[in-house]
Amino acid sequence: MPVITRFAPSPTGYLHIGGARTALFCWLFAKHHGGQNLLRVEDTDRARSTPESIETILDGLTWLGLDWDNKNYGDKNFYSQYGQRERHAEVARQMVANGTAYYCYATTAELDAMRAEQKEKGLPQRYDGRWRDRDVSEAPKDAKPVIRMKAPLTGETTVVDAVLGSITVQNSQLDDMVLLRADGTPTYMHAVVVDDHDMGITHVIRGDDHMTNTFRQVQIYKAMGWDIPIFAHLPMILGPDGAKLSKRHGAPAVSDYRDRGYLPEAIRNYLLRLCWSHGDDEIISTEQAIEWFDLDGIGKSPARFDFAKLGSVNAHYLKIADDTRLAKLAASFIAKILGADLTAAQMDLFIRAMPDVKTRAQTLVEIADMAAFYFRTTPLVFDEKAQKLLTPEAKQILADLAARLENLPDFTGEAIESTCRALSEEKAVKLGAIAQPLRAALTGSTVSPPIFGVAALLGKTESLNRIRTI
RNA sequence: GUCCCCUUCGUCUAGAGGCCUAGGACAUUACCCUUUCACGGUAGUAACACGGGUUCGAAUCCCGUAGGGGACGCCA
Repeated sequence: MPVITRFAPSPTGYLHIGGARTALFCWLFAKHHGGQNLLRVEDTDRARSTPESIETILDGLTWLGLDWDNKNYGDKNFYSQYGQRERHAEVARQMVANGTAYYCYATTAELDAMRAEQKEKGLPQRYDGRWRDRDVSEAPKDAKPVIRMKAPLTGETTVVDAVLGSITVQNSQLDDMVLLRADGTPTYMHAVVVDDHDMGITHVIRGDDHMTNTFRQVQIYKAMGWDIPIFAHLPMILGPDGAKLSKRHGAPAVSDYRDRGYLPEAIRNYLLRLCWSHGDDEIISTEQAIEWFDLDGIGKSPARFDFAKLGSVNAHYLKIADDTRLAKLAASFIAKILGADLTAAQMDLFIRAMPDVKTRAQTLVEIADMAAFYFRTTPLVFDEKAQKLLTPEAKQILADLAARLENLPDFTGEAIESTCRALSEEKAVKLGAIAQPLRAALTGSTVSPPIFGVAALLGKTESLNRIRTI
């Protein structure tokens, strides 16, 4: 049987990084088995679902390179849960007909009072089944009922989870949950089961905050006589402090990572290694991940998000990334710094500078910060350390240097270096006494890529211009 | 409150009863390389939550304790 997974976000906000991890695992698992990965938007909560949110989530998935195989649902390119509401209602009515569900006329106020009382008495908060065995003839007039599951009162329900193992709960712990709301729309609990069944999902891979819901969902499968899929519940991703990852930690949304200059392949690699492992392997290409990924490698305990490690993973992917691609990606960050877009000539310079720039950076933002000096105009703004370096003596040396560079026939890094070395010997000073002031003059900073290469890239005219306008 | 799950260096993890003097990666410290900063290289610090069992032998199996997380909606 072919593997079919699904990623099922609710469009009530952005794509959470934890959701992205779930999406990645679903995608990898499907790819590994040559199956399909479907996207289902859980938009049954009409009050909170928004089209903007759907856009954001789709954008996030696309940016991460996680595609889905169901792109033809009428006017939509994903499966909309709300669009299936008639089907959900139909199944709920079937369950009433076969005796595994019933109408409940209890009002919200009534239920609130019931829970308050249970809480006060220290009892478990559960629906007490007050309409479970009452006849419909007792129903109040004009009241719109909900449909509730008629859950077994005795015995136990066992879920065999591919990650957590076999877990059993007493049925007495589970109450009669609502399947269909008074307005005829399905609850999440009901809709997931119907949709997973209808879509032929073989493996339900999701966050383990859904673990305890699974018992109730299994009861619906059983009530309808449907095959139960394989469940795999992923441990949560926590913030650096061990609390649930949220806005408070700074970067909960996938878009935050794009904005901070991380590469999608780095995010994929980092997320993959959170709660999943393949021996000692750390740097794992997506191709390799597809080959290796399986449910066996998933760990059981929650993982904390570590920005330092993400940075190092990103630095690795920066190093092996194509320079033109990086320049294009970093260009928007540079434009923000400069207040203007790069010209074609500047873009060309940026690409040639990239090999020396990218090994010094962990993110595209750092690349942009570090490379901005290439594109600035004189007079440069010197930072504090650079100013300190540019003493009268240093300026004199630079003047001498400028005179010699003027006459260089080939303005290459090697030629510039030889010139500097020759000058350092003549003046009996260390190479640093020349190179550092030169760096300050050309970049405005004491930190930069190798300075002779920088000078060569800047070209003779611009280099001399910068030296002479200090 | 009730139920469910989890627990190896600071962090992510390897570990399937003897291969463990507990390995790798990030972070951190020192040194090397070096025109700066990085990269790279070498070395170091650092963990089996606790208490009982089972066993010739436990990080690994069992029980308990503690700590953490999750679920208990006409939210998803």
